[in-house]
Amino acid sequence: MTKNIDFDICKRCGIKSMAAKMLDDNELEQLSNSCAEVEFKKGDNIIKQGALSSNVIYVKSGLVKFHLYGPIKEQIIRIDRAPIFIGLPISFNDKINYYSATALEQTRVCFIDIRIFKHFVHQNGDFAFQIIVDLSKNEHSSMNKCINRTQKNINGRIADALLHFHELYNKKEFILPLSRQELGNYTDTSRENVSRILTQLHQDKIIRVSNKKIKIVNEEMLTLISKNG
Amino acid sequence: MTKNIDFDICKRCGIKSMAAKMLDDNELEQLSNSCAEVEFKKGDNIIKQGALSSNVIYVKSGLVKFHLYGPIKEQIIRIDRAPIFIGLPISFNDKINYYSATALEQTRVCFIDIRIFKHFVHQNGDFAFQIIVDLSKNEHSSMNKCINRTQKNINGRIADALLHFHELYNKKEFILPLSRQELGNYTDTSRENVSRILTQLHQDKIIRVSNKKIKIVNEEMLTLISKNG
DNA sequence: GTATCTTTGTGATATATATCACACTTTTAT
DNA sequence: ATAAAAGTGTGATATATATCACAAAGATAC
Repeated sequence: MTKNIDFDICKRCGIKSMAAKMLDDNELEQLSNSCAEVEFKKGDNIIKQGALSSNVIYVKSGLVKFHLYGPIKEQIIRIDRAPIFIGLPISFNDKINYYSATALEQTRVCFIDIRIFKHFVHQNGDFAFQIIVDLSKNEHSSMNKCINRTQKNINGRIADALLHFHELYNKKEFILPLSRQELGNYTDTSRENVSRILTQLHQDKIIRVSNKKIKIVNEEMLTLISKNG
Repeated sequence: MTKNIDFDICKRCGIKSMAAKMLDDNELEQLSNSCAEVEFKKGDNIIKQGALSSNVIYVKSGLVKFHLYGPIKEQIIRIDRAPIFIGLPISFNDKINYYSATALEQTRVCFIDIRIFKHFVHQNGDFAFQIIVDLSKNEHSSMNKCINRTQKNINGRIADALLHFHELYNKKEFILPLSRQELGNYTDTSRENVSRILTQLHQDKIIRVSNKKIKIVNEEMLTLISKNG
């Protein structure tokens, strides 16, 4: 991870965040100077729970899993696709990462020095506004996820997860980027139950499962299960 | 709810939010002009899930419960004391409240026109920064709450709740501001189980329960239960 | 290509929690 | 003060989910 030497790199960046779009040429040049682009392979750790954080991370491409050790066990809290920020709330409140982020496929990110980021927030209200919008969106979706986790039964939670992957890949057929155990950590159940429910859904011809390959056959039914368990 | 006619009211306000402290005299005057102070009694609805939101609400004093109808049932997501904002993430992302807020005791709030609030965010980076800090703090604590909810067993969750009230009141003895049913909605269990566990804790001399009056007798033990269930 | 390690599927069983039923107590309304 | 309503406690039972056990299948290493 080396700093950019090209001061125009951020200005020319085609996948700017909404926030970065609010920066003027001078600010973009400053950003280029405090930002480093890094490539992660599938399985690579991007940030690690417990480590000191000195960067905000902007994910330009790829798929990322957010996870942490809870009071009892490992939990996957979120899986999302670029473009997203990693660690915004950490940077503005904590010094230490309270979750990890791991690449689930080839992923390209920019590490942005937290100081320049905070500087922009203070300096440029429009930039700050976009950050606020981003944090607000996340708050809403995390709350929904949390309530679904606590109120729905396993069938509903697994249906939710499958529909989420459907969205992420924008395809009815995809390779599950998680093991059964991890899918359990994501849906708050055991790997055994994940297996059982996937085979059940397969037998009911709602999905087609073959190892990690999954095809959604009856989306309406899956949506129904997501709602009613 | 009438608008303030005294343009200095916000300037003189002794319990300004961190964000409001970043406003200059001119901005505080604008704020006074777009802000109305309202008093709520115990049980009063402050904002209602599903309603259109056109204000950010700053709670100057009192205790507020945040709750919503999930996919299956009513859920209390958070109970907190002034000074707090209500509806920040709603204002910056949604038009419609995705949760309700209800006063659990006499509560004084300021309704702030969302337009002036957004104006300040764009205009004043320091103000925006404080809002970001606030949202970030909430993100962290919501995530913790969510993970505790999904990973801890009922005993742990109820111990957590009792310790939270201990903090809110800053006293070992307090009047529970919720019914058993509501405490169940807060800890994701049934009113019957809440009853059972409270009597168990009472019998074990960890707490003393008499109707809604609760005294924490053995805080160490309660903390242990919160950790280990 | 064979051996070893990891992941997965599935039945049997254990456990935690939800639900049901009903008596009892407290609060509210008149 | 009395009646009605709402809230609460507790045993019995049902249910969902976790855990255990083990075989089969896939992946990885040498």
